[in-house]
Amino acid sequence: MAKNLLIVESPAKAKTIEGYLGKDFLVKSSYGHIRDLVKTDDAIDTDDNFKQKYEVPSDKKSVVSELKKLAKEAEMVWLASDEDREGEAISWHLYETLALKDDKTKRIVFHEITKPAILSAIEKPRKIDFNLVNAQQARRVLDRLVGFELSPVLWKKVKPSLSAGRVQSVAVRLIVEREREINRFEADASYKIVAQFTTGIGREQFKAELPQRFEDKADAAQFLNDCIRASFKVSSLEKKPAKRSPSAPFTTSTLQQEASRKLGFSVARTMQVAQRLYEAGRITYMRTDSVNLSDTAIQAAEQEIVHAYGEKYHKLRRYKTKAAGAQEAHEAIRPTYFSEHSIEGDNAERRLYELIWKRAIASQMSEAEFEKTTAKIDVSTRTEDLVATGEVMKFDGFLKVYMESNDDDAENSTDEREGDNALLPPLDGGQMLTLKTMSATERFSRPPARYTEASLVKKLEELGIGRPSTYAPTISTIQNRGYVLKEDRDGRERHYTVLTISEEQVLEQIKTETTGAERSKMFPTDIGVLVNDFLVEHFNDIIDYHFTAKVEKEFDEIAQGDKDWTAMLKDFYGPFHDGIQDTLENADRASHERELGVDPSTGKPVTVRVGRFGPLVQIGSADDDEKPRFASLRKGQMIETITFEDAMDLFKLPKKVGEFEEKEMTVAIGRFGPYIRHASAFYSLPKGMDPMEVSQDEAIQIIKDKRQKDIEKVIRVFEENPEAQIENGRWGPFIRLGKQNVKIPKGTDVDKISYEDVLKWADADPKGKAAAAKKAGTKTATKKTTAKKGGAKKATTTSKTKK
DNA sequence: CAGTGAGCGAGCTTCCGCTTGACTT
Repeated sequence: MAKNLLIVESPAKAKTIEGYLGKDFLVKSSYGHIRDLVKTDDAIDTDDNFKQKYEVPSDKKSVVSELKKLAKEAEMVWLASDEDREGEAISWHLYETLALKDDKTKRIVFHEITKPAILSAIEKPRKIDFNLVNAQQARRVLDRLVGFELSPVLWKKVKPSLSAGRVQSVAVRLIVEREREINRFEADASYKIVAQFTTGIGREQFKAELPQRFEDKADAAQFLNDCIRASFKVSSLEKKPAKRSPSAPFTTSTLQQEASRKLGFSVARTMQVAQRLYEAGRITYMRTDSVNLSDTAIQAAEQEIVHAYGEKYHKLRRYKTKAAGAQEAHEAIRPTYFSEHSIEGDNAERRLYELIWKRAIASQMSEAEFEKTTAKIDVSTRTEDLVATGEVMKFDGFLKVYMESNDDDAENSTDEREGDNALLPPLDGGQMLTLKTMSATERFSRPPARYTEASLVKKLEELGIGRPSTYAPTISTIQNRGYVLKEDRDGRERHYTVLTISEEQVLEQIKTETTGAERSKMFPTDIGVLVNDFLVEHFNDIIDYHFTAKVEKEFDEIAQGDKDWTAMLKDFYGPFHDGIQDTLENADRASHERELGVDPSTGKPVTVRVGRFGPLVQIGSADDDEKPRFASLRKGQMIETITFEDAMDLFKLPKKVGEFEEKEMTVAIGRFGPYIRHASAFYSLPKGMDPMEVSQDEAIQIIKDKRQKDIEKVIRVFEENPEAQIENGRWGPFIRLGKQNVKIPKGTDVDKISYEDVLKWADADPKGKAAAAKKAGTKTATKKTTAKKGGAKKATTTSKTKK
């Protein structure tokens, strides 16, 4: 039996550490927290110094009983949970729950998983730091009080099952307020002058711009006009060296941002893949707010850089965390072995690993060096100068492995910043230039960008709200509650004017561009807006961006032993609870009902509001003799912004457009856009076609086209069963077997598939069978899971919606 | 990919932060 039991939080960590320590140590994991507040309302006694009731949740019972047994047998128990507030509390909960003895327990900490770090930690054991534990309790209790008093107010004043909390409500607020900024935004137009020059006949062209813009078209036209007969001369030439430095290695938040931009991963996906890499021993811990690398890591990186790229590419760097409230219990995210430039694994794992490797290696590399050339070009007929810039890389440095991307890159890439890296031909001061082309293009200022999941995480981190372990779950929560949606939206067309010089004349053209198109952006829903406005009105101090920063400061004081945690909570809870009572008693039910106007055909009021099933438009009122008419709002429409015309349009569909094969055709708009319904089939309208304007002939053509395409998709029909056929799908060939779709195993020769193969594969795919059963309408028995929450309730609601 | 939108009323919902599986889909 091992003399020593050492407990850490993560099982993967336990395995690594066990390798560093000898036979005398048994290393086990607590799997995070082992106790939590009971889920009922009596978890905290606010009348008795916020005394808490804890319990071991059912999924932790087996861990706890095993640790208890091992602790009893060991001569010494080493509590090695993380060195931060939560980690200290885990140690304390372990101490209490496992009924450890003071003289048989030691608390140790390390913030990197290396052999020397752990051996030196064992040399310097300490006691549990109760100030830190108290700070954690204050945090835990405050979050419970806020969440469990605020949420019921919403149940009563808005809608059941809603939630509010210190973190999620601010996340929603950020999105709601950003949406309003975008709605309020009015674009300013101005004209940007761009010219192409050469140094002589047959020479390469280069670009120059006018630094200032013209607000009026007439001024821009005048400039072009003045340039028709002007001469152009290089009036000054300046060469300046420039440097660019690498970024710090990844934290959770920067990894999520970069994986979102470069790999298109959601934050949840990034964390799932990173977890697999961590468990495979490929990377260090992925939930961290630290940019710090251990000394051993810094040395290993140096060795690899010198070996792979040479001495001059290496530069030792140490990074400082600037995120508010960082606790730095771990290292930055880095590869465990820098010598592994890439790894085996699935596509996502390989790509994420490569990103982490490059970023960590680059962080220990030298600057990239450039020479930046700026040439001013004198226009003989004007006082303004045109400017041409060029950049030449002199030394690639860290750019050899890694180039960080930027949030703006995804936006209108044709717009700005083009030409920044362009090369200029050799120029001399005073040199005359030949103008090839010149244009003045109308450009518009841009509204603030909508948040992506990753940019929202970035913002939350800047505000010190949430922790690396909660960013991804928070993003999921606000979507699951229906407060926000991650969506694509089509843009709208916009005209802009381009003036060019053509045959010694200024020529004006009107061009069209798409603006405002969004991919995977966070949009608030009407419920999100309603809840947010309610909370802002009644609990502004809790929903304030700086509330977390304020209480964090107090938690720090508690951790330092400078403040009593119950006193802090008392100061907070008194006014907060009064506000809850007052709101419950006096506040009106939240509503955003808005009257848009009067229906011209009936003279009845047209209103929008949030109904039982979401936002809707209503014509007439409930206490009318005649029943009101209802219509749901569509994707992209919100109560706050919908116009009277758009609202009335909702009542024009579905619309009959005629007959085909003796069956009616109806045009409507569904979840996936406008469609024609004919018999029991659906046919999507081609993009850009106005559903209001579809004629009978057009509709028939769409149906015929779709049928033709369906026929073309079929590769082969099986003689044994005409219901079985091989088709070309979006992701390659697959087999359709009646209602079931059957996957073709990788590496199969499609021409050689027999009907027996089809039956065999279909049988081996329980997932496909279940889907087919669902399609056929046969109810799959709803399994009663042993878990108490959610499951059963959800099952009843889904069976209800399924006719 | 449709139609729903009221009310009857008991019992339920909910927080944040630390960790992974064991489950379906």
